[in-house]
Amino acid sequence: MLLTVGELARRCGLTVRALHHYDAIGLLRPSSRSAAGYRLYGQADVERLHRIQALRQLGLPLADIGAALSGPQRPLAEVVERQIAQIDRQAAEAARLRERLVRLRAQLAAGQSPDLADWLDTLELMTMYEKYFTPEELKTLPLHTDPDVLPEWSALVTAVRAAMERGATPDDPDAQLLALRWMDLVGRGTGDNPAFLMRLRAMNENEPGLRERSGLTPGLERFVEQAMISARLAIFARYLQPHEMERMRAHYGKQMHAWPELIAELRGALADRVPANDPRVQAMARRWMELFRAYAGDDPATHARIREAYAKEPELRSGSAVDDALLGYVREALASSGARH
Amino acid sequence: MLLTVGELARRCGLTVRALHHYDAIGLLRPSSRSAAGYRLYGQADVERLHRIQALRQLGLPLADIGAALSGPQRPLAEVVERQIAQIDRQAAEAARLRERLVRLRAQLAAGQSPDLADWLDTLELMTMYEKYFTPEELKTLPLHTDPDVLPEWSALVTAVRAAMERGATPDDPDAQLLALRWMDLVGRGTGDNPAFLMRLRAMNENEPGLRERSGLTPGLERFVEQAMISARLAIFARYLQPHEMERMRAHYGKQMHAWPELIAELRGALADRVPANDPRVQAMARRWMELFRAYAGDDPATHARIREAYAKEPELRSGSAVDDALLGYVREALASSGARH
DNA sequence: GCTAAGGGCTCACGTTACGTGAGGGTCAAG
DNA sequence: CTTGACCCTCACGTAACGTGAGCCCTTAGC
Repeated sequence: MLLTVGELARRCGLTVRALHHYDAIGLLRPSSRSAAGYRLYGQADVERLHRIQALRQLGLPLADIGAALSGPQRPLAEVVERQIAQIDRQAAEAARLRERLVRLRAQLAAGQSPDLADWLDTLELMTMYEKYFTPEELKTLPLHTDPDVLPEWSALVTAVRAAMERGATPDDPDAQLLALRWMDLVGRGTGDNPAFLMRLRAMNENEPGLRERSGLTPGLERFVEQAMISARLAIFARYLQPHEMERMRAHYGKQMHAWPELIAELRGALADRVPANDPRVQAMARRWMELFRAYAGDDPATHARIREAYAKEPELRSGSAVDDALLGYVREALASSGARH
Repeated sequence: MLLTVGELARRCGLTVRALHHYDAIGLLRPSSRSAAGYRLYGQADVERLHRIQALRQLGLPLADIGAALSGPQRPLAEVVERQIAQIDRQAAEAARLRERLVRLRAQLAAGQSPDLADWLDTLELMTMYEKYFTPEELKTLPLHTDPDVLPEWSALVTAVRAAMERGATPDDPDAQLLALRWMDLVGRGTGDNPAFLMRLRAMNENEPGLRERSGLTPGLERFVEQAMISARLAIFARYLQPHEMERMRAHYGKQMHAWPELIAELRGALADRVPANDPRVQAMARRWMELFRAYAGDDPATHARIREAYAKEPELRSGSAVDDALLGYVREALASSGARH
């Protein structure tokens, strides 16, 4: 059973214009059109709309919703679960605000004038009730697709800080464990979307105040980064030979900040169904090989061993937003451009 | 104790930019500035901000909030009371949505696929939870300052329709009672703001579909209007002489649709602190006298009797948004223009 | 078959409520 | 005196649609 745009709008309490807009920005495209060109929405579309609305009600901008929905999808059951948690949390905020208002009412009824702090406290609670995430939370972390990640994130930051304070080095095993957990959390928190990762970095560079409040100080970030490199090199060491490991140690972390942007671009092209033989995609794939060769060298045998490590050790890719589809895309682009790989 | 804009923003969870914006549009002006030009907000400002936020959370646009707050103010206790009612209503919506989501979750957990209607129902409940008023409610009636008015309004429309169906005429006492209640409700619903009344009329003229759904058919509106005229003439009859009543009967209702616009303009000028001797205000005042004389004639004795009736019978002014301050303003403008009154 | 009403299409300008950045002044602590 | 945080005004830009125009499509009733 397919719905026209007006029917869907009516049924959901949205407007036709909003649905047009979602189509125009690629957020929710109807799965088919009638012979007359009418948009026709089916069950899968409605399910996707449910995801969209759930994220919208968290306060996420549409562009971010699109980004979040471009990665691997969580089961709908999880989406629904999180909505229930959201409602429960908002019920708690509502109870607090209500209590506050009842108190205010009592004061006013008794002919007392509430003081400034009373009004300000009330206003604050009103704002908290209105928005699921504070502007700060929305900005501190683009980790909105899973609100459960926030407390986990804080706990991890605390754990990393504690490790630093007791003098741990990035090579310590527990530091490495923390780093792996960090990457896993980043992956989960960003829906495996590198655009969010880039934004996190930009935010950290530009806003010292927010940086301090989130706990993501440059020192902590560097520490985690080094620990992550160290952890991954330890994994590679199980696959590579000593002279190969020497090169890895020298080069592995050198251009790691260039990867997220490239990955984001490639994922965009893949999502836009740009053919792998498109010159732009080919250029990106070549750039990919440059970055790869910067730490892997040119020996095909080394490449094969590294690939084996990547295939067998999920932790090497955790948080990097590189999946098999993307790898296939890069391979196809390279094959069509005649580049060696 | 005065707050700077940043302090207020932080305390309330708003942004400095929003407060700048509210200042710029005249919605919330700081009661003072420091010598350096810093905005300084005091208790009265914060109380006003509370009113603004309460209305904002009903979904009212800022322009409408400004209009609503330009009239006589309801006690803060009533504002708070209505907020409590809002929270309670939203709690009911939350419970419905939660129940729906729990059911959906159970289906998904059991490996069943919810059907299209399930998803659509859920999406509808999500929208209802998100917004206090539906777009239709917001548009049907600009009676947002008191959500309790909506059900009362519906009941009144029903009562008027019933009276019409049993053949009542506008001169029947019960029809007149309904009309007086109508005007009272319009006054309360619009915060005694004629701009809303004008919008109600425009909406009724332009949107037949909405008209039908709201029950405000042209026939019903005419009936109420005639009943209101009849009710008011009955009140005037207690103060005027027979020949004066003859004139009133002939002319009283003739230009009654011109009054709301004039009143709105005068109230705007008064709110903007335009001096009463300003030529524009004087022109408005003269227009006021024209309209007045159209039903009252030129006899000062008649005028005095009509004024006495207005002073003693609140029902003659109910819903008209004319208060003592406005009358004083008009009088002052007339005095400064040397016009007879 | 025709007509009318309701619904659809695309296009494009406009609105609302700020967000963001620029350039410069103010305030308080070290 | 310097520095960092905060304030000012100005002004362009943004996100998420709202609104209207001109035209096509669908369906029910005559």
